[in-house]
Amino acid sequence: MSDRLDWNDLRERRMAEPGAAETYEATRIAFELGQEVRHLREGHGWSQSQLARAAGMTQSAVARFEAGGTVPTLPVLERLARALDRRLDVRFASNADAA
Amino acid sequence: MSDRLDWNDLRERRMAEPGAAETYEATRIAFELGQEVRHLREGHGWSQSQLARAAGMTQSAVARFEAGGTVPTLPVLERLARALDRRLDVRFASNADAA
DNA sequence: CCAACCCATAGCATCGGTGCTATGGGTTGG
DNA sequence: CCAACCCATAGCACCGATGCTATGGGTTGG
Repeated sequence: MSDRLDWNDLRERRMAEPGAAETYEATRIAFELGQEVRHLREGHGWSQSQLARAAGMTQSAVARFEAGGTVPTLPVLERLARALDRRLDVRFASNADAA
Repeated sequence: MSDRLDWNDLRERRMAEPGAAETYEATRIAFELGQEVRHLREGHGWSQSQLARAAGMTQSAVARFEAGGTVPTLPVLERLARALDRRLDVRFASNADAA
């Protein structure tokens, strides 16, 4: 049942470490990106293996990422975006901007 | 005068490696983020040392990042965003969206 | 001329993400 | 019942980003 772990699990896990108050946000972003990739992938009707091949990675890497197991790097995000026919968008938004 | 190195320098450097066609984009993003941080920092009237302290890193790390010397990780971007009173925004945008 | 900043860069240790292989449990379809 | 998928996870090697200290050159102000 530790299948789809949810956000609170990850939060507890990461917040236990020292100086994690900032990494916390990065972990949240990673988690959300994982969710989004899963949705996009399923929208394409692809398996993790198929996405992995399209993005130049392995099924295990896709699974790890979708589960929020790691905070992904920009190159990986870029490759996933390409495979899913998206554009990776990273920017410093004004704090007033809507989510 | 290898002071402010420009984008073409970095491009040549990175594209020389194999399988760099995707990492290329990530490098471009890193470069642009570096520029933006520099602008934001200067907008605040801060030195690299001041920003470094606010973001929990060292002056050398800030310099390296602003120069595009590395592709930054999400935790680092998050800390910089906070220090600069911004919100880090990462998403998979539709390819049709404007830049 | 010297002190105090600015920034760029080098060298090194460490940490963590990625790539890889292999496994295991679940489900479906023959 | 078995084959062929699905996905999650572990263990490992490797690479690269980060953190750190220490420079060095440039500029400014005394």
